[in-house]
Amino acid sequence: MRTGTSQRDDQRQTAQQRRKELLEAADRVVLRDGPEASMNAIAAEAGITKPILYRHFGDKGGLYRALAKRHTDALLASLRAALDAPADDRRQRVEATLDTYLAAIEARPQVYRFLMHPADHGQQEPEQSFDVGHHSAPLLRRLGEELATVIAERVELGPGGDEVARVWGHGIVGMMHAAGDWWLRDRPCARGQLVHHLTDLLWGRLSLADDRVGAPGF
Amino acid sequence: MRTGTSQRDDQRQTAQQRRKELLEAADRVVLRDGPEASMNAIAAEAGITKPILYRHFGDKGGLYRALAKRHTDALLASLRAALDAPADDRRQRVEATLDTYLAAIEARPQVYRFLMHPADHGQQEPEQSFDVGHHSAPLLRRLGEELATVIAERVELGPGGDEVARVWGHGIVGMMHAAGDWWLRDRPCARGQLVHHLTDLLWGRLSLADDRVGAPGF
DNA sequence: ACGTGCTTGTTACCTGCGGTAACAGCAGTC
DNA sequence: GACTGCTGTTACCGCAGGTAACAAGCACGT
Repeated sequence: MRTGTSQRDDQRQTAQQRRKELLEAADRVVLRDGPEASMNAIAAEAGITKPILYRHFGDKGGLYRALAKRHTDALLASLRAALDAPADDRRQRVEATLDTYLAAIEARPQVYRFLMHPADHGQQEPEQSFDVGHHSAPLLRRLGEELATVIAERVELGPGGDEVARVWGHGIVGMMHAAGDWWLRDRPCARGQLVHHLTDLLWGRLSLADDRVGAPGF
Repeated sequence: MRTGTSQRDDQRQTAQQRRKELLEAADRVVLRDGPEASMNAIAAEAGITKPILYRHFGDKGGLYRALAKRHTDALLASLRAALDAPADDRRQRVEATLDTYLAAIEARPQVYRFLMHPADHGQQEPEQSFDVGHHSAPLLRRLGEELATVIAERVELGPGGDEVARVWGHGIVGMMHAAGDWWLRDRPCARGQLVHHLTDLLWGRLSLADDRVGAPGF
């Protein structure tokens, strides 16, 4: 015999557990087959059939969003740690954060690919039926907003600083992302080199360099 | 009656023309319905049926790549023009280029969305079946490479400058893209403001700002 | 003991997509 | 007139996402 609500609690608990198991199975499949993995394949990996997946996650977008959230949270946590770690100066802090991101995508490129691939994942809000934008991976937006608040909190930017911080947050994240994506594919140099060059860019080295002789001005 | 090769020439000409018409129809549909437009819908818009599309473009990826190429070329040309326009100094040149890009995505957000949406478009090379990366829109890579060569050609970066230029090219393009994407959606400020803030970032203002009082260091 | 309610699981189906035969008509060429 | 090469069609395949409709197990109230 059991106390009043214990059955529902138990059910809810096992439901949560089931959900976790399903997510892990989905994870395995997605990491093996890429983001185009079919619901059938995922269900088979979990040892069940499609409708159960749909009962738990609504639709494919729901599943993928749940999946993405876990990885996003993990990545975000490690980035925050890098951002909060003791550092001698700002440049060192920025380098550490960039390096943490790049190390993460280097270590688990398939996770990275899944997170960045905006292919559907559903998630469109019903507002403005045709929309615009909606392209950027949710991860990128989240990272941008996150960095924006950190900058706004910690850096003195004068009046209108919040707006500047938001622009910079999204801009820096985009820089990191695009450079990382390109680097991951072409591997033109060591990670440390990439970090160094990017930080140089943020530190204004472009504005300090001379024009090349014989070239049209830049 | 016609001269020797005139028939083939004629056919080729009308085929090219047909292709152009089909592309224009596809353009209309994609801009109306978004990148998920079905081949049936496109065929219907063109007043024909599916197999003809497939004869002309092979598969959906082929059609989309042909479509993307036109818009990409156009955007690239206008960016090159901005980059080559007379300017007083480097900062002005960078601002003009950023502004040109942002004006373009502001003016035709649906085109922009289509170009950036990496959702398939086919185009995967047969190499490395599961790959990695492959996410970034072709447009972004192309812009990054393009900017890289311009920087390498025109800016004196010392030994290893080519590597630096490539990193910067992709980094700057990524910054522009992410900030533009966010701005296009949220419209937090005027275009000129965004350009100004981004250029400040590239000019190293982040490295010059003070820590905020009472905040952990940054 | 018996039905009730809830969850888990199934099979079997619908719709719509990308993609592909297979065939019909209609130039111009030999 | 037969042949070729194009444009166009209808009708289909396979597979994806998604959804009934129904069966079984388990804890409850009576």
